[in-house]
Amino acid sequence: MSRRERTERAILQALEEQICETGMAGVGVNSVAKRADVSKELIYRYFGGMPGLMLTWMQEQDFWTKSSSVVKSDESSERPPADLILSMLREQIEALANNQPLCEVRRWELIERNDVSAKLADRRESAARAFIDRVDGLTDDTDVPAVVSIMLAGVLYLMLRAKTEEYFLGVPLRTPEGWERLWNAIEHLTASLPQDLKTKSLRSLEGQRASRATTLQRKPQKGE
Amino acid sequence: MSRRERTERAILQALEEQICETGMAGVGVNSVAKRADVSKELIYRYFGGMPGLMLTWMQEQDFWTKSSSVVKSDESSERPPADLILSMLREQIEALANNQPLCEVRRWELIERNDVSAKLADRRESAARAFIDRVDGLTDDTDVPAVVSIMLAGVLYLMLRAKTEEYFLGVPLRTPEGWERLWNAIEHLTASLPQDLKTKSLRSLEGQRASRATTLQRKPQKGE
DNA sequence: CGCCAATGTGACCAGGTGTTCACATTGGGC
DNA sequence: GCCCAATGTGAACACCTGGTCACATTGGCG
Repeated sequence: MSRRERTERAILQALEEQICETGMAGVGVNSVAKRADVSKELIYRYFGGMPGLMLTWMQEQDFWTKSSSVVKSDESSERPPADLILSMLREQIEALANNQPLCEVRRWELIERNDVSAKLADRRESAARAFIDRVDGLTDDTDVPAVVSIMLAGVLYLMLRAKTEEYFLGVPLRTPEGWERLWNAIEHLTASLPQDLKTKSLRSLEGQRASRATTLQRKPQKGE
Repeated sequence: MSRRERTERAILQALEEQICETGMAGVGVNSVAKRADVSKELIYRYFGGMPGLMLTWMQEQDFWTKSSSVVKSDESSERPPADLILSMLREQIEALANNQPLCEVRRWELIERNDVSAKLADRRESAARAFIDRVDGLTDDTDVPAVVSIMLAGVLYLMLRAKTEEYFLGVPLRTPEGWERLWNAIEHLTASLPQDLKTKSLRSLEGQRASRATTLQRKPQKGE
């Protein structure tokens, strides 16, 4: 391993440590360089600055694709869609629970919008769509993407929330018991999804998305 | 209105504008004072610094209690629990949609943990628990807090996510059509909740929370 | 009027940030 | 050995931050 390669690795690891300890708000050329025990000039010379460093770091991570058995497995069409969705949700929970920098990045994506976060979100969104489209094609006239969105967004929020708050509606977010209750709730909710593999009915394809008259209007706000 | 009162209001409004435009990350004595066209010294003299300013501002806002018809109405026990939950969820969605500073504060609570955010979160959590306890008492052996947690957390995440990303699982987060789909999904999911007012069965009280053997273990991580 | 507290201003400070510079040290090929 | 590029360092830069200070202006009350 060359000398340069060694210091590059030191910088990348320092970045990851910094993200874990202080969140994305605390990362910068100064903090990372000091943690790596290296001159910050090298961050500019080797990575072209913080954005470049972030890019190469997240490229090494390769979150959402790493060890995702559900998303890329092609024997998926054999299993009932509710099963696939449950597996996907469980994978998401465990991926977040075992990867703290991933949690920090996803918190960061809720606030910052720039080239780096956009690239991250785009890759994730396209991967998620590939999954949901395949599952959606298998089921009947329920709006699977919307239903799964609620549940997936729910587990995401609760995982991210666990860092700053201990309870949500009285459910503990930092104990195995609390997550056991939440997981049971998810299974309870997915019970309403179709268990067998029907084909989409004709009326569902044309009318499902606008079937109800309820309207949620988003008022314009200052600063938008 | 006294002179001091006028400048205090100017500072408070400047704070709110700043929160809307830059999010909580962009607020500070300098930016707020400059926006209010006032010397920052006055922020220290009148509010005791940024924390004090934040406190009095959020006290004036009084988010979660303002116009919450579901949470405090006592005719609630007349309606089926699923109905109450749906109303509560809809109130949450509309409260966030029409109040951008509230959105920014809730994003901030996901990242920052300090006296101010703690006070905010505590008041919200206690109000939410009062609601969920009343509803929970009305239903049978389903774990209502956990189920509602998933759905409420889901709409929260999707509302907060709309700022930085346009789609989630292909569902548009910035159009009335997208939120119509999501709302229909919520109604679909709540269909599994009890529609009538049963009393808790005996076995549910003792065994519901640990009935399943599934375990979600949270591995320890560096930095925790 | 005249006084004094209330109100407001600008400057100042120490510390932190990102960025670039000139310079020292190292190490591999001739 | 020697030389030059690669590697690494520390200082300097301009800018911004929160916090405090001394000073100017205002306004109400005796």
